[in-house]
Amino acid sequence: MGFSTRAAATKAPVRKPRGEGHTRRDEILAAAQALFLEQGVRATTIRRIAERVGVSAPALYLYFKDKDAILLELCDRTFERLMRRLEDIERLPLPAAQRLRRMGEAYVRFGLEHPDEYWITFIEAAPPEEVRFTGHRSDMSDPEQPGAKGALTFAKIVGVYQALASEGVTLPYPADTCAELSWMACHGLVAALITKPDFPWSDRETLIRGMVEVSVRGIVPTL
Amino acid sequence: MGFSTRAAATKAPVRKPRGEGHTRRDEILAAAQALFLEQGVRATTIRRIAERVGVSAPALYLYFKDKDAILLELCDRTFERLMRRLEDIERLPLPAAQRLRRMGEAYVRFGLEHPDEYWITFIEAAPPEEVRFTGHRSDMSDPEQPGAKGALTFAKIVGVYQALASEGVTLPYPADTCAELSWMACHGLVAALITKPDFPWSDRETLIRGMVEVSVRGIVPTL
DNA sequence: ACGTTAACTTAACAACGATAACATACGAGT
DNA sequence: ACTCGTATGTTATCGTTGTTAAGTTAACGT
Repeated sequence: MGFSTRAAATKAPVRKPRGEGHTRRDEILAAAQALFLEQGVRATTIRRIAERVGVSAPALYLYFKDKDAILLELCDRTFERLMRRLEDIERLPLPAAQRLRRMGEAYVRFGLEHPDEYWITFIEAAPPEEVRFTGHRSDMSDPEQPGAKGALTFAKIVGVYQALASEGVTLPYPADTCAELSWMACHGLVAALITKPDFPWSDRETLIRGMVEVSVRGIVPTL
Repeated sequence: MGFSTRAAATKAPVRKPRGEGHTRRDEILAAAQALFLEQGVRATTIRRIAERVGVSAPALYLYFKDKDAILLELCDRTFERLMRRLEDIERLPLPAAQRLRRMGEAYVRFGLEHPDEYWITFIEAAPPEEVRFTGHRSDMSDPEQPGAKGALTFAKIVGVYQALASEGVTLPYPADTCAELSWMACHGLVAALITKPDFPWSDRETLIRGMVEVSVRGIVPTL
């Protein structure tokens, strides 16, 4: 590994080379995500992320404001993926009842596939004393605000219940109340399996299919 | 509050006096709980708990192995109060279907009345790699093991479903699976209302009664 | 060749959880 | 009444954390 310093252009770098293309920021996110999955969010330190990237710890602060910003960016990316999944189902030419089931199942599976991001987004979404005071008026429509995408996703479920109603099905509650109940039930399943992964729950597949049925027929028994 | 005990007690106590009665340990728990509520679990440090108690930080280690042990004890106490409520309902001479509804409602109301403790117990209760390894042998019956009370509480709901089955009702899943689904749905409601109290949810009473119905008829439609 | 800037470094800070070593007060035994 | 062990503290300290400050190197435009 010669230090030719010049000319050859392909030298072994004493220091990790400058962000080649756009990779450095993504490298950090990838390393962080991997460590979150391996050791859990709480046990993952800035230094260990940096170590895996092959860079010093303060270097991360060139790309992210603080540790939570890394988490937040990860969960925002994951959140968009969830929304895309729901939109895929939204586009399918299915009766509303089937769309409801597919969406519920997709939601639960998504949460279980990305437990850390789910935790951050839907449970630990307590950006402490930040969102709590910035959002005193509910402008849920700003797509740049973290958490706004949650409302958008939620709107998709409301939409299905509205479609259901427009198909002639009588709902026992307003469409948004139905959506809240549906979502809360599925959220309960995901939250439980995530926060107590070692509890001897019943078979996962049974629970998923069971909860989807509960969250649909429990609200509209005729479906 | 005289702790004269001896002679003149001449000097002002440089050190906080000995635990009067049995209070010291409870003082710590009370201070910890208060701080968990005020500033969140993550932001609450051992030092601040000690400061509020009026004692040095290492003193806490005389009563608790580490920070998580304090959290765990608080969880267990909350579990016990909830369990007593469920046992009260268990003793009522009601048809099982009614007991199921009463228990679901009691559970949700308990969570909403004590959001702080519910959060600590059922949500922020980090599985501090203790339950993670104690449970490989399935003796969930040891009442001294931390985390075991959760299983005991859960068993009460299973019991109602078993009673239901013994009344001749056909369950679509084993009794414990039914109980899990029921509990998860109710848990989803409580968790959502607690973690996002400012979200414009539908009317609380409607959601409570709605979710109780969902969690009962969603599983056994004939009830 | 020079200066500017981006990308990264080492050094350091304050605060944290936790441990070790030392100090006091109380109760029992003699 | 004196002593001594133990429960209950304390102060001092360690290693680690998130984060900031200040210095260093490399690349690029001129």
